[in-house]
Formats: sequence, structure tokens, C-alpha cells
Amino acid sequence: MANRVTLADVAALAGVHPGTVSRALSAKTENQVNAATVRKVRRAAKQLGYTPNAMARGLRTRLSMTVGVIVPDLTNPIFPPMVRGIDSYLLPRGYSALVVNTDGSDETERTVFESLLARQVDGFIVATGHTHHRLMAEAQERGVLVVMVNRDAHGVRYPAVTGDDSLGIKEIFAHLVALGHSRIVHLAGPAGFSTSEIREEAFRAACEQFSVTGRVLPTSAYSIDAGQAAMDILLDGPAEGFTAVVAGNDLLALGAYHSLRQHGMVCPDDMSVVGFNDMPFAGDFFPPMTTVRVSHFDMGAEAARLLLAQIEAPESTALAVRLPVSLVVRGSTAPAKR
Amino acid sequence: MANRVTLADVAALAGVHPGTVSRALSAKTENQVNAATVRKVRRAAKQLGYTPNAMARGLRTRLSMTVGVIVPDLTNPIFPPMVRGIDSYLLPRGYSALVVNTDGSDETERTVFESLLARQVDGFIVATGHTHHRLMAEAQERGVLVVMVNRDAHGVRYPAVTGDDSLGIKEIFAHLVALGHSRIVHLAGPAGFSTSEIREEAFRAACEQFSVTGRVLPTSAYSIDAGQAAMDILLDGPAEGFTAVVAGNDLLALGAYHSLRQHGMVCPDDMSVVGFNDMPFAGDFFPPMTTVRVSHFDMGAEAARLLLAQIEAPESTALAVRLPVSLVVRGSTAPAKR
DNA sequence: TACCGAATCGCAATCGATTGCGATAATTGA
DNA sequence: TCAATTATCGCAATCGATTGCGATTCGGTA
Repeated sequence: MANRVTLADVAALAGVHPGTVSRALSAKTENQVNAATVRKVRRAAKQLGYTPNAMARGLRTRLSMTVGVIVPDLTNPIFPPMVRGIDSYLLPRGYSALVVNTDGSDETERTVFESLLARQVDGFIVATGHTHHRLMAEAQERGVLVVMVNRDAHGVRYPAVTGDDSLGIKEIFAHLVALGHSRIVHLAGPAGFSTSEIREEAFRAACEQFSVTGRVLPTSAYSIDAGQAAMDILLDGPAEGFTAVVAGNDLLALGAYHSLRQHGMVCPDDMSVVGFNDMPFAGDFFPPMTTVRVSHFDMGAEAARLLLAQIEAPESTALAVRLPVSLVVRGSTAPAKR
Repeated sequence: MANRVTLADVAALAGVHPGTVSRALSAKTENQVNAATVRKVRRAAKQLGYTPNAMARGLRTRLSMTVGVIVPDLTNPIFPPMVRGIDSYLLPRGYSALVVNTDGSDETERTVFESLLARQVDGFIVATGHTHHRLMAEAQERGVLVVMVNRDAHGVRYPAVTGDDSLGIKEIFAHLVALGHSRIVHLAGPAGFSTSEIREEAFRAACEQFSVTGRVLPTSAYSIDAGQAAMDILLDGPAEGFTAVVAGNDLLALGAYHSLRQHGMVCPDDMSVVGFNDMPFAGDFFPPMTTVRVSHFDMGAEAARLLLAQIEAPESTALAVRLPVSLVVRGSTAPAKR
């Protein structure tokens, strides 16, 4: 490949020592060299089209200016905005993100984790957290810098940035009971994730608080198919008078759509459905989905901010950030039929 | 961060020279060292939890085992599958992808391009091509390895992998005329992209071939808003008896949906709409979108394959790959009203 | 027994940038 | 005018792995 201009080349052209060139070109050390020579070096560098070799620099400084981002699956629509949020904070600061998928497999997660470590990433942003996360525990023991995003993990002291899930569920309930719903089912996310636990817990609490009859249906994954399967179970059984479903996320809600359609029911006339996340295009589904908006872009940006803070001051306190949420009412919720 | 085990540590434990450890651990040079020592070294490496330092290796070998992927905007739903396709080929071969967005700006494209070069990427996969692409021309001159994906560029001899757009348009027409449509408008993608040019050209040819009356409406971008704006122009003007629109891509089609709704028209009863790409969730829109499927996953995988081929044999011929497409008929097309 | 080629493995240079240390030159202060 | 700073900048080690070259060892052959 191209780019074969080294420090030494610039030094030769400028008639100075490579070390001086290095100092002249770095903002932090620029004051250690005469202003005139700085100009001379700058000119030589520009003339030759010099770009520093990141690997050589990284080898010496022990910093790759790279962070690893571990997501379950980039094709889940909540992640691209999150990745862009991460980039929005990282790139202006000279960092790059290496994004890898795990497809929910602990084994591939471990593999990619190690391979990112070998690439000397300066830290991780992981969106694959689950409640008892061995890898994260080990990482902490090894002194690896990590920020959890979207999901949290128990037992590790890593900073985490999440949405205010409890508040989101509460707002859903306020909306739903105002619409007259009194029997509500919850398509709970798969076990082992903090998001699932918190939302289900909030669901139960809200049932109590608003005195509605609740039922929770477990799902096997945060996916359309899993949502459909869980909803099928409800719809295939005896009607129990439920008029609304709050899904663990938008994908599950979409699965509920499918199941309803398959059972000849129409949303929201026969059944109101609420999602969670307000993923891209949620407003273009049929019907447009009522859901809870969380800014995954902000989530990513905030996670990146926390990680860089850790990198620059490793002993800084590991705080947790909870992002605001807001209910966005669209067409998948309607007054309960009497 | 963690991982402070070096070759020298392993060598010390195994009682051999670092060079020997290096050879023992690499598949290519393993045969240069005694089988017994290989075992001894392997054991020592495992015991210490040794992982090679990718930066040190890269510095010496001039290979970062990293490729740069340049996309306009990762939140455009066609790109995540493409990135996953790229990863699916790259990761098993020890490569990683650095994905960056340009937001359609030539300037930021240049910036990220340079910064990826500084990171010593071994090559690029670029999805931001346009017909007269200065940066790509320069890259070629500099000897940078590139594979174009989705879009092609004129005047550069880089391999490109695209969908068979012409065939896709032709299939759309076959479907539409079978439905009785004889006046069709084309929401053409923005000027300057090979996809726009090819699809528009194919549209005109198909009009000829199927003897339908066509009209092409230019758009300013491949976005929902641009699609809506273009469609507004048609719908705000005098009715001309058009009964179907073939959009340059799914986003434009979605914009057409919005415009139709705004004008009190319903798709497909009042107007059939066809998209292009079959992006994720296209079947969940309202109405479910009839569109042309292109496997962006395959597209990415194929691009990665071509790039690695170039890397390993830089003088190999730069062929172009055209991927098959297929029409998927859903709910946004219906027989033309008389 | 002497010699030869092959199999192993150590030595040291190298990739390109950073940085502590020290030398030299320029400047300040008395 | 001279000593004491201070500003500049060169020197060389260093980061960790790879690899051409040469040295040593060993089995085999004449």
C-alpha cells in the first residue's frame, strides 16, 4: 500500500533530527522546539505528505487510540444509532471504534474480546451484558477498561449507561389505563438481561400501582419470532379478556403484530400493543407503533464519554448514567373495547 | 490495560530464544522448529496466557490485518447487513473491519480515508462511490487497494460488486404491466451515483420495451424526506393518470407512502409503489412493500473476498461482480384502476 | 573415521515513532 | 564580563514481534 513517508524522511528534508520532528508535530511537545523549526518541519511534513504510522506510535505509547465495541447483532436497528453516537464522541478525539457482533453467543463473545485485546484496544464498550457475566468479571480482574451500555451486569463495578426503563413502563401504564385498559400482558424479554428484569419488575409494580390485572409471558429472545411465539401462546389459549400488551422491546411488539394478524385480530382495535426503544421506522409499521423512545445515539455518545474518561483517569469513579425516556403515542394503542 | 505478556516472557519460560517462539507459534514457520520445542513453547504460551501484540507484529510485517469500510450512513438499513457480510468473511481470516460514516460529505470522506490510512489499513471497501470520484482516482494513483460495493465509480479500475439493477427494474415492469399499469413514474435517485443512473436508464428502456408512458422525478437524496418531496411535486400538480411509482430505493418509496397519505390517497388502491433493496422491515411497513431484493450480506461478503484476493495478490485482475436480484411482491402493488 | 547436508535454533537488525537524558547554544541577571 | 539559567535539539534506548543469516548439532554415508 501507499504511504511510505516516515519521520526520518521529514527529518532529512527539514535538516533536523527525527526526534525533533516528532516533538514539532505533536501539540503537547511543540513548545519544546523553536517556533521557526516547527514551521520548517511542518512545511517539510506537508510537502512530503507525511502521516504518522499509527502502529509504530501505538507500539511505543502503548495506546492504540482504538476502542472495541461489542454488540449482539448490528442488524438490530437500535445498534446503528448507538454506534453512530459512539463515533460522534470518539472520532473528533482521534479514536476509532472496532465493532464486532456476538450473535448472542458467549463463546464468540469471548473470542472477539480476546482478538480485540490482541489488537491493543484501549477499552471496551459492551452492549451484550447479561446479569451474571463471567467474561466481564474476568475482564475487571485483568484490569480491562469497560463501559456497559444499554444493559448492565451484576457484580462488576463498570460504569453503565442505560435508559430509564422503570419510568418508561410507568408512562406506558399511565397511557394505557387512561385508555381504559385493565387487563394487560407483558411480553417479557429473555431471562438473564438487566433490561428484561427491570422492565418486568416495573411491569409488576405498575400493575400494583394502577391496580390492573397483569400476566407476564416469557420470551426466548429479543426477536420478532420470539415475540410472535409468545403471543401465539396467549392467543391460542382461552381468551382471558386481555386488551393490551406491553412488549419488552419493539421487535417483540412486531412479533405480536404478526401473531395478531395470523389470528385474524387487528391492532389496535382488538388489542393494543406497546413497544420499547422506538427503533428506527417504528412509525412506519402497521400500525405505527406506540413505544418508548430512548436515544440510542445519546446512549452511545455517553458511553464513549465515560470510557475516554476512564482511559484518561483510570482511577476515576465509575458512575452509572440513566438516560431519560419518553412515551411516543402512535397508532398501535386505542381505547379498550368494553 | 491488561495483557503484558510478551514473546520474551514465553521464551524465558520455555528456555528458548524469542525468535524460536515466534516461529513455533506461527503456522507457516512451525515446520522450522523441532516438534518437541513447539510443544514446549505452546505450553509455555498457554500457561502465561500469551497473545501476540498486533501493533508490534503489524509494524514489522507492514500488515495491520485491518480493512477500512466507508459507508455513507450506518443507520441506513441496507448497511448493517452489508457490514455483517463483510465481517463474515473477514473475521475467520484474522481480519477486522473499521467502519466509518461520511454522511454524504466528500470532505469527511477524505478525512476518514486519511485517518484510516494512518492506521495502516490493508485496504478499503467503499460504499460511498459516485460517478466522478476524485478521492478514488487519487487512491488508485497512490496504489491503495479498494473494492467498491453497491455503487460503482467511473474512471477507476477498482473491482466493484453491485446488484443487477437493470434486471430488477425489468422484473418490476413485468409485474406492473401484468397488473395493468401503463403510466408509471420513476422516483430517480440523486444524480451522480451509478445506482441512480443505471436504474433510471433501465426505467427508460423498460418504458420503451413495455410501451408504457414514463415520467422521471429527480430526488435530492436517497432518503424518506427526498422521496416525499419528489412525490409531493407529482401529487400537487395536475393528475396525469399515473397509477404506479417505481422508487430508486426503499427509502424513497417510504417517502412516497408518506406523500400519498398526506394527500389522502391510499396505497396500493390509488397508487402502486415499488421500492428497491428490500431493506430490513420492508415487509412490516404499511402497506408491506413490494420491492426488489438484493442480498446486501452477500454483497459485503463478496466485496471482502475480492479485497483479500487483492491483498494477497495485488496484481490479480480486478473483476466486477454482479449479484442476482429478485422481485418480492407484497402489498404495495395492486391492479391498476380503470 | 571423516565428511556432508539437513534440521534446529540463536543472533541481531528491523519496522517507525516516542522520550529521558544530556550537550550545546542562547539568554538573563548581577 | 562572567556565571547561571533556560531554550533547543541531538542521541540512543525502547516498544514487541519477525526474519535473514549463520552457527551448531545430528544422522547418514562413503
